[in-house]
Amino acid sequence: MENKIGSTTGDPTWDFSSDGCGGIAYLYGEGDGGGHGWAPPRIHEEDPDTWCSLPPPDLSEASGSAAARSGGDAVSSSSSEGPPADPGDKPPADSPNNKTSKKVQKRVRQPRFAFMTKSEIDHLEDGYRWRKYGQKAVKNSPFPRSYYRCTNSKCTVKKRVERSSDDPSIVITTYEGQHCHHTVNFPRAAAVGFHDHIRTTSSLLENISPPPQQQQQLYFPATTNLQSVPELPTVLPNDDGLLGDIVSPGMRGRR
DNA sequence: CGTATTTGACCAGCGC
DNA sequence: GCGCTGGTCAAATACG
Repeated sequence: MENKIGSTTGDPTWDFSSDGCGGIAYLYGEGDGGGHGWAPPRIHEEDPDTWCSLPPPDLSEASGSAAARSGGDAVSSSSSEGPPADPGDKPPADSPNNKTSKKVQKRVRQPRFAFMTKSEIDHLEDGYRWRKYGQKAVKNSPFPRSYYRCTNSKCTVKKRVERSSDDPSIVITTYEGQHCHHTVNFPRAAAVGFHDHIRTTSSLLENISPPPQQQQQLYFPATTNLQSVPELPTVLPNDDGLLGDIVSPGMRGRR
């Protein structure tokens, strides 16, 4: 099932359960890498059939092309895809069925990427601001799943956060869609950050090759909870280095 | 007061 | 058709 690609002791292990394009690709570390309670995030791309294509590199086209790319079920929707016209832009309450009309629109599934991160904190900081809009108990898991939406009104990105039922210390963060704006706190990340990191993931998925260390570092600043930064012995050499460069000190103390 | 979170209800999709 | 489950809404509440 899983097609392990790269495995170096002590290093993150790339584990692509994919047959080329389809399947789930994982990046995960061995244990917590030394009792720090943290391990490199696992990454997987969900819904291989649907998300085989790489995510749109350009956000200006993300909505449309992503939807189109998403395959047949791409239906224009304001609820999850949201044209630039403000997703929070709720349909006018012109009818009691307002709610219904919103939901009637099929949920559009955008490319999703999940990161499995060993962390005690559920909501991993990634430089964007998220608003929690729901929480659900999920089947086969004692832990609830939380639903977040990017607070940027023009951004339709959502993410789900849940703990692995197998390993409660692992947080599974699933991103859906792509940001159409820069990070709030990561000026630099805005340039090379999350989207690139997604793209990196994608290229990896595409190339099916183990990631160089450099690429790992692309992930972490964007996906790692900053509170755990001090627990990043190798990935982030020093607090005031990469993170200090892109994250305001105040930010680090948050959440 | 503005923003974020909580939480129950509602709805759609899917399997049986 | 029915029940289950996941996903979302939105009012109420909490927080800074």
